[in-house]
Amino acid sequence: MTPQVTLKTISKFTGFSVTQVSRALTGYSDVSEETREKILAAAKELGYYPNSTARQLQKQRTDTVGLILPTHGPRFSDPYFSELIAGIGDELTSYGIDLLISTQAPNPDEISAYRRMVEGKRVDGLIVVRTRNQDERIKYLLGTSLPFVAFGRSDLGVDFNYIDEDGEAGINQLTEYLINLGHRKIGFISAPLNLMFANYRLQGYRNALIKNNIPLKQEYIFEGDLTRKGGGKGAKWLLGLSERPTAIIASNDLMALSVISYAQEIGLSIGKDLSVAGFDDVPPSDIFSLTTLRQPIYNIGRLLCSMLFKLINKEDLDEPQILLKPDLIIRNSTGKPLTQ
Amino acid sequence: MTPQVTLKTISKFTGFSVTQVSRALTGYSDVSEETREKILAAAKELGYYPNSTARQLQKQRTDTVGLILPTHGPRFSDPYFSELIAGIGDELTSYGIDLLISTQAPNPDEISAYRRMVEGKRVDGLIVVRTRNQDERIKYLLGTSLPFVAFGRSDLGVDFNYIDEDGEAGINQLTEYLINLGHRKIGFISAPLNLMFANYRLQGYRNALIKNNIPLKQEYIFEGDLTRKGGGKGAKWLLGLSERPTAIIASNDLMALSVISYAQEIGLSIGKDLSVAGFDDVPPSDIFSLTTLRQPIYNIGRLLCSMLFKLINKEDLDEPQILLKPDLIIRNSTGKPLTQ
DNA sequence: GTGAAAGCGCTAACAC
DNA sequence: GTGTTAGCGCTTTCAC
Repeated sequence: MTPQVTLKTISKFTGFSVTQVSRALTGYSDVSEETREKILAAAKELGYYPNSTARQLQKQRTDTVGLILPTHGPRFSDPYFSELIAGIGDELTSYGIDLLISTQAPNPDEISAYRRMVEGKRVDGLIVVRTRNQDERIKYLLGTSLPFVAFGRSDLGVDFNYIDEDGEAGINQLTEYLINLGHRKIGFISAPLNLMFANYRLQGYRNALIKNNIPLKQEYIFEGDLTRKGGGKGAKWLLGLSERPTAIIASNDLMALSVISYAQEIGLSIGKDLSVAGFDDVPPSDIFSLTTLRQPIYNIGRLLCSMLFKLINKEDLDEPQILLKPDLIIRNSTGKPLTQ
Repeated sequence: MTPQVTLKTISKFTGFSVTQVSRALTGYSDVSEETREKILAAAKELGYYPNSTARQLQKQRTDTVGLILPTHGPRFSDPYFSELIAGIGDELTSYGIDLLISTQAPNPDEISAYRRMVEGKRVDGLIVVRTRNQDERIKYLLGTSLPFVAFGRSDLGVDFNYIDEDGEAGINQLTEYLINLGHRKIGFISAPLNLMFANYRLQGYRNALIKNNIPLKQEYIFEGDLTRKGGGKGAKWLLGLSERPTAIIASNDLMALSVISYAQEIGLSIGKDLSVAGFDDVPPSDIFSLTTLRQPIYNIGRLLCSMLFKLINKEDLDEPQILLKPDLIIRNSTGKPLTQ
């Protein structure tokens, strides 16, 4: 273990005070050109690197933002999070800020994980993802003075900064598209309804049916869990109904792909016997020609950080609440129904 | 901004010295039962939360481990990383340790990102993923005294702690399986060959052919980039050859799925006209009945952390180098070749 | 049992 | 320009 090189080391080495060394190294104040050069040279020679913890303590700023991932153990493979983290990370890197990640199942302990980050002053700001109904995390954070941004809206009727995709408009457009193709029996595999986005998406589906005078059938709505398995269950349920749907919309691509798989298994031709659509447009989706709604997750990650960065620096936001319209990507998994 | 509650606050509030408050709160030393209770009560009432930066500075320990993700901009959606981060995060959470993530393209700046974490003393240990040929990161880290573990081996001929999957054995087994089915013309879509694992996997393919007296054809090997697009290019190349392969092995599932897609597009029946296999067993793979090699990425993440945690605490490792054998999962994308 | 004093490595206020 | 002093919030000797 090589002994740490600190300002003190350089101070002793050069004969200048610690203060002066600090000034020279950070570029502040007026330090004579000669001194600066000497100190810089010494720093380089000794291999000085500022201790970020000490700096953090002094500056009361960590140059770190936090993200607590709601994990549920293994098979947490929704590519969604990879993409989001990449976006967040790349943007933060450009500011010289790091990302502190902690994983935590959405249970009563969850808030403690937030407390640890917030009250332990580990981060300058926080990103909340996958907002939920009556989201405790948002309630909690609003009570603190820590800047945060959320990926997702809330039903708390409070004001905070977020980005969200307009799932309602997206699914509405998709449903209308299916209706225009001639579909009347459209099944919907929802995400867990405690997630905010699940409700918006479901609402988009409902609205489209209502607008087109198609009666809502409760049995056409299945609450899935966003996983491959959940999609399979939903498919089995919907395709087992006596009045089998001619089209199925899933709340994310992973479930939609499962539907395709199950449908093919029981001999249905996708895009003909059964239309299938998803949400997200993750990479394997285009491979399987899945009609879906694209959300620019990577860019959302970047955008979240640029908002948060402004909040941390007490700048005003041009748009404190952003709603992005997802793009409908039509591929071959949807088509006209065979039986009208 | 509520003023921070510190030990000093509690000290003033209770009349005890800061030292005694600290002792009572951390459970150290002998503090009379009465004092402890008073202090604990005050801490609770005032809403005290230890400042982790200050603690870090004093203890010279951050309770944080670092991970620098080699990103390449958007579409970084290999579910691989979600799963790995989930495993790492869940394990670290059980130790009360956080994960500091930074993203960085694998370019000359990459080492600076490592330096910032290491020499800025931001982390107690580091996880290196996707090791490369003559990996600069490992060279660098070996020169520091910071504990680290790698996901992947190295060709540097040096000793360090790692976990890796035995890609050579895995692909070897898979290739033998295809050969036993009767395939003689087997194409291989590799990962970028600067990645260590790509070489092992390619070697497994080569060895199997050699052992079975099948001549190696250079044109049967295509170097892909692990993305959907790369897989498509590889498929186009291999299936455009005059002596078209009857089977294609891809170095990861995402590329294998692209092969399936392209093959179907040009009218080939998967598992019959063309056998396709991948590596990883990510979620959508079972949906599409892809024969593949499963690596337990989530558990690898956990294992990496348990090794690292021991290193940080200067405990000995039972197994400083772990090589896991991937499981061959046979599904319907592979079968006997039509033409012998 | 308890408190005073020192120090982790850094920055900032104030002199000169 | 430069050095002295103080302090960020905490833990850890070392006395008593």
